[in-house]
Amino acid sequence: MGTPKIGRVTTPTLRDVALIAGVHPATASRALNPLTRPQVNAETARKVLRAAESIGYQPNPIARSLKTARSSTIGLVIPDLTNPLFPPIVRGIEDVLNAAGYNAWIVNTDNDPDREETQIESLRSRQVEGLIVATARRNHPLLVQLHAQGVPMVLVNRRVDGLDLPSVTADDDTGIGLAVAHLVEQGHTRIAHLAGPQGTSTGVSRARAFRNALLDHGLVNDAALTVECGYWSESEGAIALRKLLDSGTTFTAIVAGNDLIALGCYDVFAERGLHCPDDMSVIGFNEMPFLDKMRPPLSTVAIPQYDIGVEAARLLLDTIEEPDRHARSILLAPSLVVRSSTAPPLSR
Amino acid sequence: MGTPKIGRVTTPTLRDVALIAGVHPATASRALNPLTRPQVNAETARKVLRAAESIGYQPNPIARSLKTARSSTIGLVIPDLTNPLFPPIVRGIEDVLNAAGYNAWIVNTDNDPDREETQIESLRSRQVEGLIVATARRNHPLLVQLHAQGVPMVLVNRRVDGLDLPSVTADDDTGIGLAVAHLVEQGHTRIAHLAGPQGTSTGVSRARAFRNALLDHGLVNDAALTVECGYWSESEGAIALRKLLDSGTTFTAIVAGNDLIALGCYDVFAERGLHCPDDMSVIGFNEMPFLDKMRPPLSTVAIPQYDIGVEAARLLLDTIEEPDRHARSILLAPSLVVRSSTAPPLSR
DNA sequence: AGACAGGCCGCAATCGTTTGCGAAGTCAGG
DNA sequence: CCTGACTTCGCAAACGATTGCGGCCTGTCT
Repeated sequence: MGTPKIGRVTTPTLRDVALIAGVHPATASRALNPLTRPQVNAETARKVLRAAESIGYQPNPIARSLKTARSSTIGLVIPDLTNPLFPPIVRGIEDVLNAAGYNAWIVNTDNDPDREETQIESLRSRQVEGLIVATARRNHPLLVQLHAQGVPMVLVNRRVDGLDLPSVTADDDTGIGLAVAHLVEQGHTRIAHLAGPQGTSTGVSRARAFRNALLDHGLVNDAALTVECGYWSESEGAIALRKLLDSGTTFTAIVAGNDLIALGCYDVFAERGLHCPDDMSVIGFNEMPFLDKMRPPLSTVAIPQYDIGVEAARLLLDTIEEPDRHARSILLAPSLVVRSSTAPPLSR
Repeated sequence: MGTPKIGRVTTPTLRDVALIAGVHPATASRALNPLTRPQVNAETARKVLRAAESIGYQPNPIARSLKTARSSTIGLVIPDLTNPLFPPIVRGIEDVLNAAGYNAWIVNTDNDPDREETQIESLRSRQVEGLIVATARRNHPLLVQLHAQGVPMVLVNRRVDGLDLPSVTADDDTGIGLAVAHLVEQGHTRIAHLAGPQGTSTGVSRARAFRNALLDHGLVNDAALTVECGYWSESEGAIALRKLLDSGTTFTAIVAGNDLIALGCYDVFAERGLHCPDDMSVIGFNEMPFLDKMRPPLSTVAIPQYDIGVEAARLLLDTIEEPDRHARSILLAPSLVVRSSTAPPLSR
């Protein structure tokens, strides 16, 4: 009896339990499920439970999924696990999901839309009950299509234009505001922005926040002082900064779209013999690990990464339970972390 | 016809394909599977393929798994995704697995044996066909039990005592040898080792390699100069170094069990007003990301992380195909990366 | 005593696919 | 024309769980 699992061993099935308890498998099923347990006599339920216990019965999630078209699994779509921003978010997601009896299937897309599509297709065919997506671009046909099909879904760190999807993101406005305020407080007046890709909502919202913050402090918004990075990476940050430096505009501080972009600046500083923070201040965004040990330790705006994960998971669970509930989006408050990459500009 | 997936939409099933092609589902199944396709007439096969194409049929992996007791999925057991060592390994694993038509289920154990057990149980009930395990301790009853049950399994970065399991690890002997040789070359004679936990094979093999390397260079092996860290982390590295410093033994260089432990030393340097590398050299192991931007940039021994992943995945696929093949283990060659955390000791 | 309600539980279908078995049909050889 | 060997395909039984439906039994009311 029982069925082979991987390896050479056999696992007990519901039939085995029923046989031992002397009942029909249907009854065993009902006894085992707390929601249907009232339908069976307390005494027989006990017998079934005991039988299940005695042979270490574990329900087969595959058979269950096939029958119920549910899977207690959600899909987690990450652009790149290598980016240290994501692991803590994943951790937050898993913690609340596990507590609710769900599991997460993590997939990497490598920022490749094709790969993303096949990965998501594969998730769906495995009956995932919802998606947490960290790869959203502002214009994202695949996601709007999925949404139109009623796939429960929440976005993290990103939004999609014109689509009312639940999302949880850091509050870029106040985050960038904090960064800019910090720099002007130190006396900087010509501040550059190395913006994230404008194809991502986060890239534009931080860029917009940057412009607004400048205005708030009565600084002119010189368009030449913000340049867009092709991607949220060190190398693209370096490229953008080189471009900016080569353009001849002067500035004494940089607000980077995120920490990786800021770290890319470090490479350029080394190339060009610039000293940070004396010649140039730079501040990042996200508070990824190890920034305190950088040369120099990078000032940044910290976001509650773990909490982003837990909020996202909660939102998704809500959405699964009440599919027609109006989309809520959550903004999490960032905070400033001042280290040594920012300092007053050298008085000439 | 068809069956609801997540959301409000319906996916075509094999029956739909069969209906359109005018054949029995069994025939459709055979036509779709390249291995059984020869059993059906070429012409009907074509019809079936065309029908499947026309409605975008995708086989339901759940139903398939239920029937075949296979899943084209393997489980990936990671102690902590937050450790930057793992993402590149994961990437390597996924790349070869995907190419072979497999998917990977990643689970985090948080270094918690209980959590590990339930996670692995959950993987097995989902019919994973094999396990890649990065959490192995030298004494690991769960793994020996799984192995006894014939679960295909390969270890990465770790081994289990007395168990002949396929594994892929860095060559700790030559890696540590490289590190020690480098320090000796710079004139260090009293070198300390902040060893990884001796409950992990990697911890002991690096510690042993350290002792051997000392002897190779004619240095005395002062047992007081190696202290064990409770875990492979920054904080444990810091604790160990404090202990060592407080013990009063003198030394001018540290070989850390891995990069995180080495970075933990940085914190202690700051506390105690030690300057690295002038007062103290330190070298890590693993070449995790961003080391070049640390203060000071950390010398380390680099291991081919991505390749570790691909070798592990290949080994597992081999094991799945030929379960009784003798276990092979792969040692990957490390290389020295000299940066600025190592320098000749200050002549008094 | 008969009727009816309700509690418990078994029957059997179902989810979508795979696969052993055997039924047709075709063809060639004797 | 019969036999045997092949193709080609359909039938139906799985895989393990869930669930609508209905049957039996007990107990209560009239």
